[in-house]
Amino acid sequence: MRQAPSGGEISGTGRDAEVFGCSRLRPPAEDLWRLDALEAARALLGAVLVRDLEGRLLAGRIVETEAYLQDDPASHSYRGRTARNEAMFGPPGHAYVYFTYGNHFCLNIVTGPEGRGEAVLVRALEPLAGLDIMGRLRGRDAPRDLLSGPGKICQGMAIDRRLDGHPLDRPPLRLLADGWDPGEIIATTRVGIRHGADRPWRFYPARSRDWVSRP
DNA sequence: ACATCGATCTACT
DNA sequence: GTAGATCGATGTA
Repeated sequence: MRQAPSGGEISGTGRDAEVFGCSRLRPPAEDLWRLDALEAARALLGAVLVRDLEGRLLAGRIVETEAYLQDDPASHSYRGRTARNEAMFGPPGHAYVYFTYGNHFCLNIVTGPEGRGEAVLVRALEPLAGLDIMGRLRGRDAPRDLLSGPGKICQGMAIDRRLDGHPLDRPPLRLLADGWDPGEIIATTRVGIRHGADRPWRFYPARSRDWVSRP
């Protein structure tokens, strides 16, 4: 039932140049992060995150997202600016990384106008390159279990609060695109929240069902 | 100061 | 399906 990796030809052992030279990966033609979080959450499906880690490249395709708005009781920004959510109010296109449940980090992409406090939570990636390293970081090797959850992504790609506020147009964590078509997009309610639980602001491509945190 | 609980994951029944 | 891990951000006193 496993799918073949969907597009992209990144080498797990490749140098930086190979990301651009041996694949169609490039910075997104449009600045996806300038969209409102609701639109960005859909537009980001199919984009690729590339992590430069000690001379190796890890890459994964975004296949599950959630939108968090400012006027949204589920959002960290709902009660205004704090030390933790500072990056959410910073420039779009930067990372917002936070620590939760005493165990896990979660990666967001800040969207919308600077100062608004919107972001898109990246909930699942389809692994594309560096699966061996991801397996080592995760302590398990099944490809579907490497990046299928927000905490798993951060563990499998070595993302922690040192990357909070990092601009995603440069190493060691970049957001790229290759024109992959997500096709039909499923919208469901968001996972693990109390307030605003009825809002259908979680998105994933129907074809990526095998790679998401939950179908 | 102290209590609560979370945008989760794993292991176990 | 349910519980336990584990800790820092946040709210209340």
